[in-house]
Amino acid sequence: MTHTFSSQVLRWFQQYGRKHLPWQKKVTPYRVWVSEIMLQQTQVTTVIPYFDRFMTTFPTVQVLADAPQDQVLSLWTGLGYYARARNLHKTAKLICTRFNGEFPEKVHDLEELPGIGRSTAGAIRSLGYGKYAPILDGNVKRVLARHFAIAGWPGKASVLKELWQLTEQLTPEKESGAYNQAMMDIGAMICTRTKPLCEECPVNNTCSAKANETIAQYPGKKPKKTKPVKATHMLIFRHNGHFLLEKRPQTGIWGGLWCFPQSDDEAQVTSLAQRYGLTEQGRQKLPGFRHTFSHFHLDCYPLLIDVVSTDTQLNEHQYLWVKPDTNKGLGFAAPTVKLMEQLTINK
DNA sequence: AAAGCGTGGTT
DNA sequence: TAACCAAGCTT
Repeated sequence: MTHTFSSQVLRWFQQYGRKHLPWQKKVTPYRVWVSEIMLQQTQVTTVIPYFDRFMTTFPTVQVLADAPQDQVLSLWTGLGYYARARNLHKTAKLICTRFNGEFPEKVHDLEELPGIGRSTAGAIRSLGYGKYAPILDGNVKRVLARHFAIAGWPGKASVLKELWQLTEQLTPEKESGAYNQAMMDIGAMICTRTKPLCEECPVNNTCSAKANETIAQYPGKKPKKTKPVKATHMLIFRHNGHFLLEKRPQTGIWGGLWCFPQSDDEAQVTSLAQRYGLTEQGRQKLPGFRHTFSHFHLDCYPLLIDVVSTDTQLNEHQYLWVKPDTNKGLGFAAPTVKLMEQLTINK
Protein backbone atom coordinates (compact mmCIF):
# COMPACT_ATOMS: atom_id res chain seq x y z
CA MET A 1 0.00 0.00 0.00
CA THR A 2 2.99 2.30 0.24
CA HIS A 3 3.34 2.46 -3.53
CA THR A 4 -0.08 3.65 -4.51
CA PHE A 5 -0.37 6.39 -7.10
CA SER A 6 -1.14 9.08 -4.54
CA SER A 7 1.59 8.05 -2.10
CA GLN A 8 4.21 8.19 -4.84
CA VAL A 9 2.91 11.61 -5.86
CA LEU A 10 2.94 12.85 -2.27
CA ARG A 11 6.43 11.57 -1.59
CA TRP A 12 7.68 13.32 -4.71
CA PHE A 13 6.02 16.54 -3.57
CA GLN A 14 7.87 16.58 -0.25
CA GLN A 15 11.17 16.80 -2.08
CA TYR A 16 10.47 18.53 -5.37
CA GLY A 17 7.12 20.31 -5.18
CA ARG A 18 6.70 24.07 -5.45
CA LYS A 19 6.12 25.63 -2.05
CA HIS A 20 7.10 29.26 -2.49
CA LEU A 21 4.74 30.65 -5.09
CA PRO A 22 3.24 33.98 -3.92
CA TRP A 23 -0.17 32.44 -3.16
CA GLN A 24 1.47 29.67 -1.15
CA LYS A 25 2.63 32.22 1.40
CA LYS A 26 0.15 33.50 3.97
CA VAL A 27 -2.37 30.95 2.67
CA THR A 28 -5.98 32.04 3.04
CA PRO A 29 -9.10 31.09 1.09
CA TYR A 30 -9.16 34.66 -0.27
CA ARG A 31 -5.62 34.50 -1.64
CA VAL A 32 -6.12 31.00 -3.03
CA TRP A 33 -9.34 32.11 -4.70
CA VAL A 34 -7.76 35.17 -6.37
CA SER A 35 -4.79 33.12 -7.56
CA GLU A 36 -6.98 30.35 -8.94
CA ILE A 37 -9.11 32.80 -10.93
CA MET A 38 -6.02 34.52 -12.32
CA LEU A 39 -4.48 31.17 -13.21
CA GLN A 40 -7.45 30.06 -15.32
CA GLN A 41 -6.02 29.64 -18.84
CA THR A 42 -3.07 31.77 -17.81
CA GLN A 43 0.54 30.84 -17.12
CA VAL A 44 2.11 31.12 -13.69
CA THR A 45 4.87 33.50 -14.78
CA THR A 46 2.28 35.84 -16.27
CA VAL A 47 0.14 35.78 -13.14
CA ILE A 48 2.76 36.47 -10.48
CA PRO A 49 3.16 40.25 -10.95
CA TYR A 50 -0.61 40.67 -11.32
CA PHE A 51 -1.21 38.70 -8.13
CA ASP A 52 1.31 40.76 -6.18
CA ARG A 53 -0.20 44.07 -7.35
CA PHE A 54 -3.70 42.79 -6.66
CA MET A 55 -2.89 41.75 -3.11
CA THR A 56 -1.14 45.01 -2.35
CA THR A 57 -4.18 46.95 -3.57
CA PHE A 58 -6.87 44.60 -2.24
CA PRO A 59 -5.42 42.88 0.85
CA THR A 60 -8.83 41.56 1.95
CA VAL A 61 -12.07 40.50 0.32
CA GLN A 62 -13.76 43.49 1.97
CA VAL A 63 -11.38 45.96 0.35
CA LEU A 64 -12.00 44.28 -2.99
CA ALA A 65 -15.76 44.36 -2.52
CA ASP A 66 -15.68 48.08 -1.73
CA ALA A 67 -13.52 49.00 -4.74
CA PRO A 68 -14.99 50.44 -7.94
CA GLN A 69 -15.18 48.00 -10.85
CA ASP A 70 -12.97 50.29 -12.92
CA GLN A 71 -10.14 49.82 -10.43
CA VAL A 72 -10.53 46.04 -10.42
CA LEU A 73 -10.43 45.99 -14.21
CA SER A 74 -7.42 48.29 -14.23
CA LEU A 75 -5.45 45.72 -12.26
CA TRP A 76 -6.62 43.06 -14.73
CA THR A 77 -5.52 45.01 -17.82
CA GLY A 78 -3.36 42.72 -19.96
CA LEU A 79 -4.46 39.51 -18.26
CA GLY A 80 -7.40 38.81 -20.57
CA TYR A 81 -10.71 37.01 -20.06
CA TYR A 82 -12.09 40.06 -18.29
CA ALA A 83 -15.27 38.27 -17.20
CA ARG A 84 -12.98 36.72 -14.59
CA ALA A 85 -12.40 40.16 -13.05
CA ARG A 86 -16.06 41.15 -13.25
CA ASN A 87 -17.10 37.87 -11.63
CA LEU A 88 -14.34 38.17 -9.02
CA HIS A 89 -15.73 41.54 -8.02
CA LYS A 90 -19.31 40.21 -7.92
CA THR A 91 -18.24 37.29 -5.76
CA ALA A 92 -16.32 39.55 -3.38
CA LYS A 93 -19.50 41.57 -2.84
CA LEU A 94 -21.51 38.39 -2.29
CA ILE A 95 -19.00 37.04 0.22
CA CYS A 96 -19.25 40.27 2.19
CA THR A 97 -23.03 40.68 2.02
CA ARG A 98 -24.27 37.08 2.19
CA PHE A 99 -21.45 35.06 3.72
CA ASN A 100 -20.22 37.36 6.48
CA GLY A 101 -16.89 37.83 4.75
CA GLU A 102 -15.96 34.12 4.80
CA PHE A 103 -15.75 31.77 1.83
CA PRO A 104 -17.91 28.66 2.05
CA GLU A 105 -16.04 25.40 2.62
CA LYS A 106 -18.21 23.08 0.58
CA VAL A 107 -17.53 22.56 -3.11
CA HIS A 108 -21.24 22.72 -3.83
CA ASP A 109 -21.57 26.13 -2.18
CA LEU A 110 -18.39 27.49 -3.74
CA GLU A 111 -19.63 26.50 -7.18
CA GLU A 112 -22.66 28.75 -6.76
CA LEU A 113 -20.41 31.81 -6.79
CA PRO A 114 -19.76 33.66 -10.08
CA GLY A 115 -16.61 32.50 -11.84
CA ILE A 116 -16.06 29.46 -9.62
CA GLY A 117 -16.47 26.13 -11.38
CA ARG A 118 -15.88 22.65 -10.08
CA SER A 119 -12.09 22.65 -10.30
CA THR A 120 -11.63 26.10 -8.81
CA ALA A 121 -14.02 25.17 -6.02
CA GLY A 122 -11.95 22.06 -5.36
CA ALA A 123 -8.77 24.11 -5.28
CA ILE A 124 -10.18 26.62 -2.80
CA ARG A 125 -11.40 23.85 -0.51
CA SER A 126 -8.27 21.68 -0.69
CA LEU A 127 -5.55 24.34 -0.89
CA GLY A 128 -7.31 27.07 1.09
CA TYR A 129 -9.06 25.03 3.76
CA GLY A 130 -6.97 21.85 3.77
CA LYS A 131 -10.04 19.68 3.24
CA TYR A 132 -10.76 16.93 0.78
CA ALA A 133 -11.65 17.86 -2.78
CA PRO A 134 -10.42 16.71 -6.19
CA ILE A 135 -9.43 19.18 -8.90
CA LEU A 136 -9.07 18.87 -12.66
CA ASP A 137 -7.05 21.63 -14.24
CA GLY A 138 -5.01 21.47 -17.43
CA ASN A 139 -2.02 19.94 -15.67
CA VAL A 140 -4.00 17.19 -14.00
CA LYS A 141 -5.81 16.48 -17.26
CA ARG A 142 -2.52 16.05 -19.09
CA VAL A 143 -0.97 13.79 -16.42
CA LEU A 144 -4.04 11.57 -16.15
CA ALA A 145 -4.74 11.43 -19.88
CA ARG A 146 -1.21 10.14 -20.46
CA HIS A 147 -0.99 7.87 -17.46
CA PHE A 148 -4.26 6.13 -18.22
CA ALA A 149 -4.20 6.61 -22.00
CA ILE A 150 -7.47 8.52 -22.11
CA ALA A 151 -8.13 9.27 -25.76
CA GLY A 152 -9.97 12.30 -27.08
CA TRP A 153 -9.95 16.03 -26.48
CA PRO A 154 -10.66 16.91 -22.80
CA GLY A 155 -12.92 19.73 -23.98
CA LYS A 156 -15.37 17.05 -25.02
CA ALA A 157 -17.89 16.24 -22.32
CA SER A 158 -17.41 12.46 -22.36
CA VAL A 159 -13.62 12.75 -22.04
CA LEU A 160 -13.96 15.33 -19.30
CA LYS A 161 -16.29 13.04 -17.38
CA GLU A 162 -13.83 10.19 -17.59
CA LEU A 163 -11.01 12.39 -16.29
CA TRP A 164 -13.16 13.63 -13.41
CA GLN A 165 -13.86 10.05 -12.40
CA LEU A 166 -10.15 9.31 -12.38
CA THR A 167 -9.20 12.34 -10.31
CA GLU A 168 -11.99 11.51 -7.84
CA GLN A 169 -10.69 7.96 -7.44
CA LEU A 170 -7.04 8.96 -7.10
CA THR A 171 -7.26 11.98 -4.80
CA PRO A 172 -6.51 10.88 -1.22
CA GLU A 173 -8.86 11.88 1.59
CA LYS A 174 -5.97 13.11 3.66
CA GLU A 175 -3.49 15.60 2.26
CA SER A 176 -5.60 16.26 -0.78
CA GLY A 177 -4.22 19.81 -0.87
CA ALA A 178 -0.64 18.59 -1.13
CA TYR A 179 -1.68 15.94 -3.62
CA ASN A 180 -3.47 18.47 -5.82
CA GLN A 181 -0.54 20.85 -5.73
CA ALA A 182 1.78 17.95 -6.53
CA MET A 183 -0.26 16.90 -9.55
CA MET A 184 -0.19 20.46 -10.87
CA ASP A 185 3.56 20.61 -10.26
CA ILE A 186 4.14 17.31 -12.05
CA GLY A 187 2.11 18.61 -14.97
CA ALA A 188 3.97 21.91 -15.03
CA MET A 189 7.50 20.64 -14.37
CA ILE A 190 7.68 17.04 -15.62
CA CYS A 191 4.68 15.95 -17.64
CA THR A 192 4.97 19.02 -19.84
CA ARG A 193 3.10 19.47 -23.09
CA THR A 194 6.21 18.87 -25.18
CA LYS A 195 9.35 16.98 -24.21
CA PRO A 196 8.17 15.59 -20.87
CA LEU A 197 10.87 14.50 -18.42
CA CYS A 198 9.52 10.99 -17.88
CA GLU A 199 12.65 9.74 -16.13
CA GLU A 200 11.94 12.14 -13.29
CA CYS A 201 8.27 11.29 -12.95
CA PRO A 202 7.23 9.67 -9.66
CA VAL A 203 4.56 7.58 -11.40
CA ASN A 204 6.45 6.58 -14.54
CA ASN A 205 6.39 2.93 -13.45
CA THR A 206 2.67 2.70 -14.18
CA CYS A 207 2.28 5.22 -17.00
CA SER A 208 0.50 3.73 -19.97
CA ALA A 209 1.59 6.35 -22.49
CA LYS A 210 5.23 5.97 -21.49
CA ALA A 211 5.06 2.17 -21.67
CA ASN A 212 3.58 2.36 -25.16
CA GLU A 213 5.65 5.35 -26.29
CA THR A 214 2.47 7.18 -27.21
CA ILE A 215 2.92 10.26 -25.06
CA ALA A 216 2.43 12.66 -27.96
CA GLN A 217 -1.08 11.29 -28.48
CA TYR A 218 -2.30 12.53 -25.11
CA PRO A 219 -4.19 14.55 -24.27
CA GLY A 220 -6.19 14.56 -27.50
CA LYS A 221 -6.01 17.78 -29.45
CA LYS A 222 -8.73 20.31 -29.87
CA PRO A 223 -10.24 20.08 -33.35
CA LYS A 224 -8.74 22.91 -35.34
CA LYS A 225 -10.83 25.58 -36.85
CA THR A 226 -9.80 28.49 -39.00
CA LYS A 227 -10.27 31.74 -37.15
CA PRO A 228 -12.56 34.19 -38.92
CA VAL A 229 -11.11 37.61 -39.69
CA LYS A 230 -13.04 40.70 -38.67
CA ALA A 231 -12.09 44.32 -39.16
CA THR A 232 -12.75 47.54 -37.28
CA HIS A 233 -11.82 51.20 -37.47
CA MET A 234 -10.63 52.52 -34.13
CA LEU A 235 -11.53 56.18 -33.88
CA ILE A 236 -9.09 58.29 -31.93
CA PHE A 237 -10.83 61.62 -31.45
CA ARG A 238 -8.26 64.16 -30.25
CA HIS A 239 -9.22 67.43 -28.59
CA ASN A 240 -6.88 69.67 -26.60
CA GLY A 241 -4.46 66.79 -26.06
CA HIS A 242 -7.23 64.52 -24.78
CA PHE A 243 -8.70 61.43 -26.37
CA LEU A 244 -12.25 60.12 -26.27
CA LEU A 245 -12.84 56.70 -24.73
CA GLU A 246 -16.05 54.72 -24.57
CA LYS A 247 -16.95 52.20 -21.87
CA ARG A 248 -18.00 48.90 -23.39
CA PRO A 249 -21.12 47.04 -22.24
CA GLN A 250 -20.67 44.51 -19.43
CA THR A 251 -21.21 41.52 -21.70
CA GLY A 252 -19.27 40.45 -24.75
CA ILE A 253 -15.69 41.08 -25.77
CA TRP A 254 -13.75 43.52 -23.58
CA GLY A 255 -16.81 43.91 -21.33
CA GLY A 256 -16.50 46.86 -18.96
CA LEU A 257 -13.23 48.09 -20.48
CA TRP A 258 -12.60 51.57 -21.90
CA CYS A 259 -11.85 51.57 -25.62
CA PHE A 260 -11.63 53.94 -28.54
CA PRO A 261 -15.00 54.20 -30.30
CA GLN A 262 -15.17 51.75 -33.19
CA SER A 263 -16.85 51.71 -36.57
CA ASP A 264 -17.18 48.83 -39.00
CA ASP A 265 -17.41 51.19 -41.93
CA GLU A 266 -15.13 54.16 -42.50
CA ALA A 267 -17.85 55.84 -44.56
CA GLN A 268 -19.96 56.15 -41.42
CA VAL A 269 -17.34 57.88 -39.32
CA THR A 270 -18.53 61.38 -40.16
CA SER A 271 -22.08 60.72 -39.06
CA LEU A 272 -20.79 59.00 -35.92
CA ALA A 273 -18.69 62.04 -35.04
CA GLN A 274 -21.76 64.26 -35.54
CA ARG A 275 -23.76 62.09 -33.20
CA TYR A 276 -21.07 62.71 -30.57
CA GLY A 277 -21.35 66.44 -31.30
CA LEU A 278 -17.77 66.55 -32.57
CA THR A 279 -16.64 68.88 -35.34
CA GLU A 280 -13.78 67.41 -37.32
CA GLN A 281 -10.69 69.29 -38.33
CA GLY A 282 -8.63 66.61 -40.01
CA ARG A 283 -7.94 62.91 -40.21
CA GLN A 284 -4.81 60.83 -40.23
CA LYS A 285 -4.56 57.09 -40.80
CA LEU A 286 -2.25 55.36 -38.34
CA PRO A 287 -0.60 52.02 -39.17
CA GLY A 288 -3.01 49.10 -39.05
CA PHE A 289 -2.34 45.94 -37.07
CA ARG A 290 -3.90 42.56 -36.37
CA HIS A 291 -5.10 41.65 -32.89
CA THR A 292 -5.79 37.97 -32.36
CA PHE A 293 -8.31 36.61 -29.88
CA SER A 294 -8.90 33.02 -28.89
CA HIS A 295 -11.66 32.77 -31.48
CA PHE A 296 -11.06 35.36 -34.23
CA HIS A 297 -8.61 37.78 -35.78
CA LEU A 298 -9.39 41.48 -35.62
CA ASP A 299 -7.74 43.75 -38.16
CA CYS A 300 -7.59 47.17 -36.55
CA TYR A 301 -7.37 50.38 -38.57
CA PRO A 302 -6.76 53.33 -36.25
CA LEU A 303 -7.91 56.73 -37.45
CA LEU A 304 -6.67 59.83 -35.64
CA ILE A 305 -9.31 62.53 -35.90
CA ASP A 306 -8.64 66.05 -34.70
CA VAL A 307 -11.67 67.75 -33.24
CA VAL A 308 -12.15 71.53 -33.05
CA SER A 309 -15.26 71.66 -30.93
CA THR A 310 -17.40 69.41 -28.78
CA ASP A 311 -21.04 70.49 -28.75
CA THR A 312 -22.74 67.63 -26.97
CA GLN A 313 -22.28 66.76 -23.31
CA LEU A 314 -21.61 63.03 -23.49
CA ASN A 315 -22.81 60.71 -20.74
CA GLU A 316 -19.92 60.69 -18.30
CA HIS A 317 -20.62 57.12 -17.27
CA GLN A 318 -20.03 55.94 -20.82
CA TYR A 319 -17.65 58.50 -22.32
CA LEU A 320 -14.46 60.03 -21.05
CA TRP A 321 -11.79 62.40 -22.36
CA VAL A 322 -8.36 61.24 -21.16
CA LYS A 323 -4.73 62.09 -21.68
CA PRO A 324 -2.90 59.06 -23.03
CA ASP A 325 -0.26 59.09 -20.28
CA THR A 326 -2.35 60.02 -17.25
CA ASN A 327 -5.03 57.40 -17.05
CA LYS A 328 -4.93 55.05 -14.14
CA GLY A 329 -7.78 53.30 -12.46
CA LEU A 330 -9.54 52.12 -15.62
CA GLY A 331 -9.47 48.82 -17.51
CA PHE A 332 -8.16 48.86 -21.06
CA ALA A 333 -8.01 46.29 -23.84
CA ALA A 334 -4.56 45.45 -25.19
CA PRO A 335 -4.98 47.39 -28.47
CA THR A 336 -6.13 50.45 -26.50
CA VAL A 337 -2.96 50.33 -24.41
CA LYS A 338 -0.88 49.87 -27.53
CA LEU A 339 -2.44 52.86 -29.28
CA MET A 340 -2.25 55.09 -26.21
CA GLU A 341 1.46 54.32 -25.94
CA GLN A 342 1.92 55.32 -29.57
CA LEU A 343 0.04 58.55 -28.99
CA THR A 344 2.25 59.37 -26.03
CA ILE A 345 5.43 58.75 -27.96
CA ASN A 346 4.36 60.58 -31.12
CA LYS A 347 3.51 63.76 -29.29
C1' DA B 1 -22.70 20.37 -26.82
C1' DA B 2 -20.23 23.73 -28.46
C1' DA B 3 -19.08 28.33 -28.76
C1' DG B 4 -17.71 32.76 -26.48
C1' DC B 5 -14.31 34.77 -23.93
C1' DG B 6 -7.78 37.53 -24.09
C1' DT B 7 -3.35 37.71 -23.95
C1' DG B 8 1.41 36.63 -24.24
C1' DG B 9 4.81 32.94 -24.43
C1' DT B 10 6.59 29.11 -27.09
C1' DT B 11 7.60 26.52 -31.06
C1' DT C 1 5.39 33.41 -38.75
C1' DA C 2 1.42 31.61 -37.68
C1' DA C 3 -0.32 28.02 -35.01
C1' DC C 4 -0.71 26.29 -30.59
C1' DC C 5 -2.28 26.76 -26.12
C1' DA C 6 -1.91 27.85 -20.67
C1' DA C 7 -3.97 26.41 -12.89
C1' DG C 8 -11.66 27.13 -17.01
C1' DC C 9 -16.19 29.09 -16.59
C1' DT C 10 -20.54 30.58 -18.61
C1' DT C 11 -24.28 30.34 -21.65
